[in-house]
Amino acid sequence: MKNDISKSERTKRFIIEKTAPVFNAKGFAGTSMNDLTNVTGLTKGSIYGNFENKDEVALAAFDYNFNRVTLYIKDKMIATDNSIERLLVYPKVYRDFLKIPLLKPGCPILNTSTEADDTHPKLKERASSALAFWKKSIENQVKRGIKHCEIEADTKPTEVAVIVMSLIEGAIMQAKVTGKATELHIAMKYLEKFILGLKC
Amino acid sequence: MKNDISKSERTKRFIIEKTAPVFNAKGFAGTSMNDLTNVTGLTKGSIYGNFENKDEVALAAFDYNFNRVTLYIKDKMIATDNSIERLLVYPKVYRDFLKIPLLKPGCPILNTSTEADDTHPKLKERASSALAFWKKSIENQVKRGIKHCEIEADTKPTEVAVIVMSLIEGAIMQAKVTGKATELHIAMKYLEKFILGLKC
DNA sequence: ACTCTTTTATACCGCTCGGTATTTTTATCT
DNA sequence: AGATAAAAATACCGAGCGGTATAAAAGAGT
Repeated sequence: MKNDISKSERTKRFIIEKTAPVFNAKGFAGTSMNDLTNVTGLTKGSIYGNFENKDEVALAAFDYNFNRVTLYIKDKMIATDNSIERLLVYPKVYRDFLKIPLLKPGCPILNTSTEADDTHPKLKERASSALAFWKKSIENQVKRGIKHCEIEADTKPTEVAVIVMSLIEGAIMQAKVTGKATELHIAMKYLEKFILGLKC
Repeated sequence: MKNDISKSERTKRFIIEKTAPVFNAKGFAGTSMNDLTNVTGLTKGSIYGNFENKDEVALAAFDYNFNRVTLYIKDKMIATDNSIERLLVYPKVYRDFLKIPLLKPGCPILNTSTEADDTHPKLKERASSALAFWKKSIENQVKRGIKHCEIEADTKPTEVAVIVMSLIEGAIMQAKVTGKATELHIAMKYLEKFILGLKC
């Protein structure tokens, strides 16, 4: 082999990278194979040579989209050791949601789950897992904060997670449909206050 | 005329009533003309005789869906005169979201906006208007509460509206994708506390 | 450089899509 | 009840859908 990574593996990644934003913006039903060939510059034969069908591309694209957002957040989180500070990354990032190119087409979980819940079981399952992962990660952050005496001991991790996620997702929806950041700013300011209220 | 209402008007309404749940569940791109003929029992010719195209049916269906939810809430609200009590209708209703047949396919605004924001300008506009209407209605309820000395005077109506809506929509998304009501209960319990905290 | 395998492009498949022209049926008015 | 207007059913259209068999091109191993 020339590289450690095979040609097919490279093309596969290339296809995912290029098509992921399209799936996130247009949804599964709204994205056609033609869209995929257009955005990649490849032919249908090439795509079907690397993926079994449209489903497989969509699932891989979702994983990619979710992973990108997760890494983006994680990267900002590990910059500090304080749990409150870490949780504050959420309002800080999502405040400027509309300005961050990566996030512009919207939250992958929100987009995918609202489309797939009644139509596409596999995608729904992915969205569900992603949501569970996110929830767990917030819960762990809270638990960590309690252990480090940064967060009040009687705080319920699950409750915090659900409230944080609800505020973020609900605000994103409003921002996307109005096209304005006002609602996002209001909700994220409140979220900030909420998180600061968890302090010991 | 036999009735005050013409045949075409009756069929139009019939088509809307029957197709509205399908559009809400499957989305615009996910719903085909075939779905519409199946669910109505009518033929394509009949539907196109009453609507210019699929767009027109979808727009009418959205209006119908949104109106149903609005009326459902409004009906419960006017039962009391107290503004706090009225706002508390939201957590009370959406707590059992998954159990209410009318709401089962999800919130029309949430479903429509996440699909249409990057694909269907007309539907996006409807969702946007619906959201603005809802927001205004919450704001007015808060203003009313302030005037009646039921809500603290320094409360910001817009902030309350955005937070209430975010919590509801975010929680619905989670409930729909997990299939469980746990998250909904947590978020709605918190919303209840939030609303009670507005009291004088 | 030659061979063999993998990957990409071409050409095509059956099917369903949204939409329409035309005929048949049904309301509506006198 | 009969004439006329309106609405619904039928049959069809071109286009685009997801998907595939096969040929051409490019990679990889010797």
